[in-house]
Amino acid sequence: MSDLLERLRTRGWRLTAQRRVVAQVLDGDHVHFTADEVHARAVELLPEISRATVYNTLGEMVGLGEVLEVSTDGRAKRYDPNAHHAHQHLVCQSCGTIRDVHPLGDPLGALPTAERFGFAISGVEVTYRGLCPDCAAKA
Amino acid sequence: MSDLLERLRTRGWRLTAQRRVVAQVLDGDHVHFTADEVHARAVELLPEISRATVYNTLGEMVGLGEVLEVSTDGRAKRYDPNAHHAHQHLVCQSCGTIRDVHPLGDPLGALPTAERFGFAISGVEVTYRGLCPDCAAKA
DNA sequence: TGCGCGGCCTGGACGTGGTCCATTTCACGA
DNA sequence: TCGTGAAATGGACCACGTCCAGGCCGCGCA
Repeated sequence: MSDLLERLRTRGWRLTAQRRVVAQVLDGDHVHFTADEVHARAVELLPEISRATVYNTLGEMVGLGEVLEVSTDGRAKRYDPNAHHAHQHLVCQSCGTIRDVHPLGDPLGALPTAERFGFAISGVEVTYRGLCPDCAAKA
Repeated sequence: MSDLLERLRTRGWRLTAQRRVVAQVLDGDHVHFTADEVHARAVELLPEISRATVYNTLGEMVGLGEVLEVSTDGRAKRYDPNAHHAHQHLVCQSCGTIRDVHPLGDPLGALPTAERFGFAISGVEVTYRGLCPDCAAKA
């Protein structure tokens, strides 16, 4: 799991207990926690960590490109540590579950030059919405 | 502009001054106001309209499929009256400007069955991000 | 046209997610 | 081990959105 911490340290990041804990919470695949969920889990490992620190740390990780920020529902932002493999998200409209998915083709290429209006395009996000099998069964 | 109001009335919507004003504010192409922007403009036409009413009315229009809700920045949701022509959004990362764009192909079709994990997929949103010509020139 | 009723509007309290800031703490190079 | 400046704290504050009790009023009906 220390890949993330290792990369950050070589970029001059000061290694504090708090940052270690946040990185540890974000460890793993298919993790899409909100900031408050990260905080709640961090508190179990380091009871005195403050909410502001979690927000700061997440913000820095995003700035360094090590974590992706996704806002799939207009409510709390979620943090996705899987920043080094291009992927998109599939969200259940009922329970909010998020899955990483890999569509075919390059969505960036689908936008013709005439439709770019002179913008320098740097990225694209695709969010599929639907009902997960569990919620579909309940409905 | 009364297309929207007309459609709503034939669905049993009660026509009040407040609803008329909200519909009027949303009239036009390439409009992507936040709820507070809608409220600010509505107040100019009907000074005593309340914020709660604007939120309620926008929510109802979204529920009826006449207006799209888009949250491109994790901050305030924006309301897009162009709900009857499929389109995606191009957002300037610096100033927040939004343009409607029309990519080639069907983004839904790009997701293989094996990547759908049993979800009943009902829609897809694509957001392109970049710098608009004005902000690129300033940078 | 006038009446009545049920849906609509109001305004203010409340909730959640997020930011800010003065002060204290502490990681790390010398 | 020490000094320094970056990082952490925690509590106030802000933005966006929701809720609710009470009053208002659009619209169908006579």
